[in-house]
Amino acid sequence: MTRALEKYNITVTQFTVLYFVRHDKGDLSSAQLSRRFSMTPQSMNELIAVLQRKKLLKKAVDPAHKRILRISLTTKGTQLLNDCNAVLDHVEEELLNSMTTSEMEKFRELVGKILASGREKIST
Amino acid sequence: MTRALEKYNITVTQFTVLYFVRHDKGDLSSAQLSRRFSMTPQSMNELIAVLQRKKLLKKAVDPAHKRILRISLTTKGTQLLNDCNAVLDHVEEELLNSMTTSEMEKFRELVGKILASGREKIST
DNA sequence: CCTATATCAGGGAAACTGATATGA
DNA sequence: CTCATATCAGTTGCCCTGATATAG
Repeated sequence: MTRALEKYNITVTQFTVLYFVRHDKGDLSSAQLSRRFSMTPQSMNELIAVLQRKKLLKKAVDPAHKRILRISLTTKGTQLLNDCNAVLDHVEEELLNSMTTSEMEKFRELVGKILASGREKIST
Repeated sequence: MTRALEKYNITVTQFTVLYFVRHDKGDLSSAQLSRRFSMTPQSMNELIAVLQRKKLLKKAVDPAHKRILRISLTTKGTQLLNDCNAVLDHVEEELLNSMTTSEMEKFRELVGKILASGREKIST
């Protein structure tokens, strides 16, 4: 992923933030995002600042709460995210194309089990 | 892993270096290690320096080549690595104990396929 | 007053590039 | 001379803690 995204001058972490922002349709604040990422609000704010400097994200004051800044993708950000997704789909396909469909299903199921164990037991 | 190793004041990267050093029985130089880790020699040297400051690794001039410094574990390093391995075995067991033995076999097989695809296609 | 949000300041761990010195 | 090794110096990206200001 790092290498695939290199040509777009974007890091994996930055890509993931863009992905989350689009998924939640511009309704997220920096503080909300930091919780989704299990990260301090300061760290997330820094990430957002970088993406803002790159003109990929913008902030808008919440009409109902002057303290909250809702984050959304700019046109440039939307375009870049589309491009990155296309490239990453290709990478994923290359990595997974040695598996049959049923193997992929089984794989996702097993990864799901590991994640569930992780959430249960490591959460502290 | 990060959290499990925290109490030993060691990072995941540092643990992995110790693990590699033991595996290769003290025959590795910093330059060799950097290639194993697909990392620049400078970065590896920095890592090694940290572990040396912690008295976990030591360097010894290669008798046949004065420029090469062979790296090995100190007694303290060996002890710490044993402790870390025990803790991590426990973590792994917790993460995997929701799978049956045959599921684990299948999982390792599928991960192997993905890694093989990665080596083939992403290597550039 | 308390809580959530945002942000300034500073720091640590892990990678990088560039420049050098030296032994084989 | 060339190559591999080691290392000094500086930088970047990504996370952290601590301290503040402000809106509800």
